[in-house]
Amino acid sequence: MSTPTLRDVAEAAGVHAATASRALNPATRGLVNAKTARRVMKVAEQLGYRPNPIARGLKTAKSGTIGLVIPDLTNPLFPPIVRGIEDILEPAGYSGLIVNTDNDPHREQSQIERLRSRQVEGLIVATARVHHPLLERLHDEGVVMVMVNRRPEGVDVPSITPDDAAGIELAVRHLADLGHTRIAHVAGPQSTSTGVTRARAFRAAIRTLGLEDDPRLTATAAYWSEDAGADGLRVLLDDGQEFTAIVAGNDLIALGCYDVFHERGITCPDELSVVGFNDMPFLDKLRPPLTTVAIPHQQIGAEAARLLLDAIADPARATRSVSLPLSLVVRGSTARPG
Amino acid sequence: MSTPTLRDVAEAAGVHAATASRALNPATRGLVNAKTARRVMKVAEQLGYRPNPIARGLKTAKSGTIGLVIPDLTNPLFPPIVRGIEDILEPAGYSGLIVNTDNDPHREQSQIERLRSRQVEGLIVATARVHHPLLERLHDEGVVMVMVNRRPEGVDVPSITPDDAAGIELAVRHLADLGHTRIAHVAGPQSTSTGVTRARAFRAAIRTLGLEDDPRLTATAAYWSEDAGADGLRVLLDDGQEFTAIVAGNDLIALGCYDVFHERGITCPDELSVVGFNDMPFLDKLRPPLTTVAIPHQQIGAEAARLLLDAIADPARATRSVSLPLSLVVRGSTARPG
DNA sequence: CTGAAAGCGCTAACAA
DNA sequence: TTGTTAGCGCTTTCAG
Repeated sequence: MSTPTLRDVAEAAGVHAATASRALNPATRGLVNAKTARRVMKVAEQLGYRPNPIARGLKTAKSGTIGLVIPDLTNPLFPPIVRGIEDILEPAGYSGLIVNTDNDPHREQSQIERLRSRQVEGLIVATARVHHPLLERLHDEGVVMVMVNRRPEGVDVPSITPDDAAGIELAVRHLADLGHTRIAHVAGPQSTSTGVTRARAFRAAIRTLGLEDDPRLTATAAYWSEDAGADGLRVLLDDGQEFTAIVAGNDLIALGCYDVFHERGITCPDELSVVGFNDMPFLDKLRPPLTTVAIPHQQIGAEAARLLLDAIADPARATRSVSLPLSLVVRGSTARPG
Repeated sequence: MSTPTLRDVAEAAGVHAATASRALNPATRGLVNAKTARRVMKVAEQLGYRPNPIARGLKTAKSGTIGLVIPDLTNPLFPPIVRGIEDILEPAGYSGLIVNTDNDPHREQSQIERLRSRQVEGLIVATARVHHPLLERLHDEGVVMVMVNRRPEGVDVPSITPDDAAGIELAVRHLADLGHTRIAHVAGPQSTSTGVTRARAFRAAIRTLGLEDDPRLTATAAYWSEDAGADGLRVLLDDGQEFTAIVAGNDLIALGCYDVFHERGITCPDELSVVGFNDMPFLDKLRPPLTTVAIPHQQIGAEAARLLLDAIADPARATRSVSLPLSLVVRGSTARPG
């Protein structure tokens, strides 16, 4: 009474199971008499036959699944990435298995173990640690994978990253165009590659545009968080630095700046402009709405999925990495210097 | 050179594959000599044996996967729910397969089809449509499922819902305690069960607290969106109604109210207090930070997963539904009437 | 307590 | 073009 099997279809159509298999699989359908094929397909339809990918997988050693390793789905960064991935996997007949690592190496290891035992054909890894022995080991073991948001260090693995440097330049140029000349940077933690890249890009952009390249105009936040961002700005302010605009390492840090504005009675953008980075949801609801650099998260996910699918199809192919262009979303937190 | 199989372990341990199987499975380990079992387990460990759930699934007709049907992962409502689900599934040895339906019935049907062909053992459905013939059919076919966020209509399926009525009462009572007597409601669309439930609960709470129960103090938003919310409030205002506080149908609608405040120069909370519903991320970053009713999304997901696991374990068990308590998060958008 | 044998549903040689 | 055979990795009777 349960769901019909291939054999049921074959019997009902009066052919052998193997023939039915060939007729039902688009890839092998050519090997079979067109009329027979049609008949088999019709019978399958009538019986409501649904192929069992588990059985197929057992035979072909392909599970049709891939693993998505992320720190925490609850972080607004990841849902669009996951969505982008799924949108590509689905039409390709693949399904994604998500695991959350909470940035705990131990958990990450066991979760990846789980994925591998589930026979995933590849991994999309979006966790943040810079040095990553586990991934190196996996790569050595021949596990197909793609890295997201982070260029791997020392491992020869394809990666999809936003073009952070170009994004920072966009932000600085916008501020310069507005007339700002002394621009500060509240950088993200320098233990993260993103933090380093953006800080470096900031200085480069400042120089490119011929603005004042003063190292005292950069403060570093200890974490990618609002509190750390607020602390960073406070340091700059208490230091007596003069500046009329801030490029924040990311949106959370920018939010921290907002807190300081509030606490010290600074009006934004009249006295101080700020640009964030990421374009998290609901930034347009802030007062003032935050100008920020938007990362195409969904495309990043989609591109990662494409790369992985390619790598699965042809593991020998040279690893290729992609850096995606960013865009500036101008809202209310930036204006000409007052 | 690929991953070792059960047979490899058995050979290395000098036992039959069947014995190795029994030794490795905690449930059947008792059937085997403790010493043999230990030996097998040690060998398995050494070889880095990882059981292949696909093969097991083929035999036992259990895939160890369950399907999560949601409209769109990108909607901030869902990630915490998914996270809550995964947190329960994982220790139980299950994995979740997520599909996005975009609220398109056609897509939903094909996605569920996909899930079923992947042999999921059950479904957690979080899509919104009220009348849902597809789900009824599935239920009739014996597909085990649990509904999230919505009490099913006409189908005998377990569900997990937030206790909306209690949440609304929390909001109204808070406002009443602050001294408000004329409280308005910008309700959500009355085509959704949530919209109806909350609107009804609002009137009930007003009466319970002995406040002015004036039907003209309720406006309805056509959608769960900021624009619709703004329109709702404008209607109330243009109507010349007198009120000092608003209970919004959800946070987005409350955000729409903020827009109207801005556009008409109304100061919040001095002239008008607002309470939202949902506690979306970053509401604390608004000016003023929004007071709202928090839904325990993660617990809802967790509870749904538990219910589903129970139902899988014992399909005969009576369907039980759960309504989870909400809490009020008081922030800056509510104050005594000015 | 352990081994032998069969089979889950499907596909891939190989033969006819 | 179709059927036969075998087997993917595992579990589960059934004997021993």
